[in-house]
Amino acid sequence: MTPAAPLLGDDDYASERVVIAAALADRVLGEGAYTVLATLSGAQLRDARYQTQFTGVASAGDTPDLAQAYRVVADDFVSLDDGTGIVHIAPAYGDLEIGRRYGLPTLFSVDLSGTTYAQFDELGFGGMFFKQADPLITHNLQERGLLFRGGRVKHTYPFCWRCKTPLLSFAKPSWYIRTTAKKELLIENNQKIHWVPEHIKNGRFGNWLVNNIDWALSRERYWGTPLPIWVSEDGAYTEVIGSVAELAERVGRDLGDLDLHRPFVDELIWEHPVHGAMRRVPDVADAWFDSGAMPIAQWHYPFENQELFELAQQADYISEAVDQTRGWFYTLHALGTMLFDRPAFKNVICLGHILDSKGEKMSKTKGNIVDPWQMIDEYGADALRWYMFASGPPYNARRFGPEYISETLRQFLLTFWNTYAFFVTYANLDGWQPVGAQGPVGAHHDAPLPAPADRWALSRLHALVRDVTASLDAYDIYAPAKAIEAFVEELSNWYVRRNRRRFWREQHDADKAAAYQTLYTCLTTLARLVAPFTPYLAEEMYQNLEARGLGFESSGETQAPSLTLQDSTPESVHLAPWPAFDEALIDEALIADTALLIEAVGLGRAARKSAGIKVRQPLGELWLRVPTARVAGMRALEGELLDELNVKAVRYLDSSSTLVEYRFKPNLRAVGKKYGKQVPALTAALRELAGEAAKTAAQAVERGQPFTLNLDDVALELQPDEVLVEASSPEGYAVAEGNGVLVALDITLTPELIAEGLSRELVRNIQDARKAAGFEIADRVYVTLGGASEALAAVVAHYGAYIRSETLAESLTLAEPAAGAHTEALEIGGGSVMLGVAKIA
RNA sequence: GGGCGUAUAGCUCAGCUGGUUAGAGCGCGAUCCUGAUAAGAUCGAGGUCGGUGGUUCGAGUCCACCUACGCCCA
Repeated sequence: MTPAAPLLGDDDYASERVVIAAALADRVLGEGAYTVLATLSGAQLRDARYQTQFTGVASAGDTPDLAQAYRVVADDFVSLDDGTGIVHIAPAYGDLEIGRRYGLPTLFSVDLSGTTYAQFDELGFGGMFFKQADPLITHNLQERGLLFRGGRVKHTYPFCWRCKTPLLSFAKPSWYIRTTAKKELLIENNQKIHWVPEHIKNGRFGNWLVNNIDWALSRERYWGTPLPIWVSEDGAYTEVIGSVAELAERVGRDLGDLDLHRPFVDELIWEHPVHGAMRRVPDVADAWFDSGAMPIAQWHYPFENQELFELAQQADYISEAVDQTRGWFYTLHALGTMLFDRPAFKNVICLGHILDSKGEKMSKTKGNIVDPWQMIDEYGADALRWYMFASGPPYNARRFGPEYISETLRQFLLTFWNTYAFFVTYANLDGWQPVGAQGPVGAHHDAPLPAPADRWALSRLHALVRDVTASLDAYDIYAPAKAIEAFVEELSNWYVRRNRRRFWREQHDADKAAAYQTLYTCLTTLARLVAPFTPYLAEEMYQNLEARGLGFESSGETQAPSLTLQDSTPESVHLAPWPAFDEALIDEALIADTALLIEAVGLGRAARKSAGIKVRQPLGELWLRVPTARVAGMRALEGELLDELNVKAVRYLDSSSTLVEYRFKPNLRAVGKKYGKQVPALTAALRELAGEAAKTAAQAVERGQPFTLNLDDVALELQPDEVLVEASSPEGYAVAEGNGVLVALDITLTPELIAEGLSRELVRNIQDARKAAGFEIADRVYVTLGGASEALAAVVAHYGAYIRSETLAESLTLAEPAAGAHTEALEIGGGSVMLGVAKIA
């Protein structure tokens, strides 16, 4: 840029004169390679005029004040980070706003197709794509001696994402909706919306509203909703048409069969008495306007369905991906607020994006698209759906691919289905029918007083219904999915596994009935809970368990629905009421005790593993340490523990037992606030506690009494809930410890225990042989053992009844296999035997 | 350049108002269990909780700054 002469005065100076930011002079011109003629402030340069290199062209019909062009303006967007401190302004091509601020005319050199104007023909670059003109413009400047320096500068530039053509900002007139006039109301109404995740509300969306700009409504497209704006020939009169009837009145004829699209509406022209022909503006509406108008337009409101529309009011819930914050979410909100002074929706979940298996955005050109139909065909729609719900909060980005969907299928759906299949198999076998008002929780039934396991399952179930309901009410979809997964896992791998025998038993007693009723209640309730998540699975279970009557996979004629099908039974789970829960049935202590029991079982297995003793080998006793408050609960459940771990007796590690050492730790949660900086010293003092002092302290804690601890010569009275006491196990035991629980197994093997272990070993081998022989579950058999040692013979003599009942054996004899029997050679109890099983015809 | 978010095991993800040895699933190796199981149990290898600094008796968690990535804008 060469400033106009008057500013610097002396015209005789020989070299080039430039104006440049002082701070950038060295970088641009080179250190010492210039002489400073004058130093000017930015304010002094303001309004200085300069000779332009090229003269811009006014747009058709525009008569700009060219006197305002080609002068210096000052603004704070100019930085000293790079360049020269001088920035060229092109109001027509991206700098409209700043041009307006300083009253600069908007002049053009390139048309809408990106072609330079013919006015530049003489200069050698008229009529070409603007990017092709670049070198010719440089050349022209050089010829005229106006080029100071040529070169390439790397910077960001917009390109068409589809065809990669370089783009150009272009100032042109548009139609706007003055949303800024309703800005406060838009912000106010946003506060009434429940956003998931919450941060969108006052973050991305709230900020957008605070910085609201008018909605640029018009688009120059062939297709779209025509803007209902007619402008007179002289441009002085504008009319916005509100209905076809209004339009018909203007043109003076019936428009009953008018197609409300271009080009048909454009043909509707009428004469204004003063201003001439009224023609529609050529623009169509921003497609987002149609999306935002959906809640209104779907009812053809206000022309029809006024009652329905008022009834519907706001949507309870909408969902789309987060990129719609300024798209659909905004246009719905803007139209709802501007037209009806209310938000268009009450709740919204903003979804994260779905990525490919590697976490990359799916794209057709990259070819990393995962076809949802392939997933559905292979694993089912429910597996796909459950994955979507249970793989993370909906607003997180989510990876999607066959490995994830198949894992969902195996991990959750099949576990659930197998639990259901187990129930149906035995219910059919027993001809079991639900008692009284069957079905989900909330309906009391007349089942006998349930066993602890049943009470546990129902407690867990009711707590699950409570939690899932609360979460879903809060538009949280992920937490309930995980809660259901955890319940199904425990139902399958704890309840069913532990209680299988109750279903197998031959007697139809109250205990068996209770087990059936419990599992049935769990399954029918689960079917309702998962209905919104996995609609097909839920419906299949519901139909079979309730609506259609039991008859799982019965190939022949279906069983009579009999008791299960009641007149009041809804025909689909999706029409059935949501399950209710009964707080009175939730035994939180039992739930906590059972969790501890399951923990202890795991530790017991670990201890066995470390000692190398199979679960099949019975052991004499185990020592158990649980938090003091849980001891009573564990005593009630210890039968389960003994059975699971195959141990004869449990003893509790407490201060009554001898030879036990204690570890003391502060209960930080309780003690932290109270003792503050003393905590480290307190921790150390507790660690030092040993011998009689430790025993006394431990006994106090067990009785729920405080004890005294000296800390730096100050006696502290510690409350029982302020310390954690952990007893160590006696010597010579197999120990496992974790989460405050300790299990120590006495691994002494007596001859009796070994014999009993052998009987179990025999049972297992006979069962295997039955299976290998292809016998049915209910088949009765003869069992023979050939070549048994004396020890094994003694085992058979002592445990014969047990072995026979476990294996459905009519007889168990020490003899060589009968002809035709299935045989297997066994290595057992240190000797070899020939096992024979034969089916009783 | 701005706004908002995300970052924890090889992979996918939990981790409540700050608290005692950071968990689960998948995958890998090993052992066991199993007449409901495309299952289950236990053990093992695998973590400087993106980085730096701060607050605190104590930080994966709170604060500040930084880095990388994503979305929306300019």
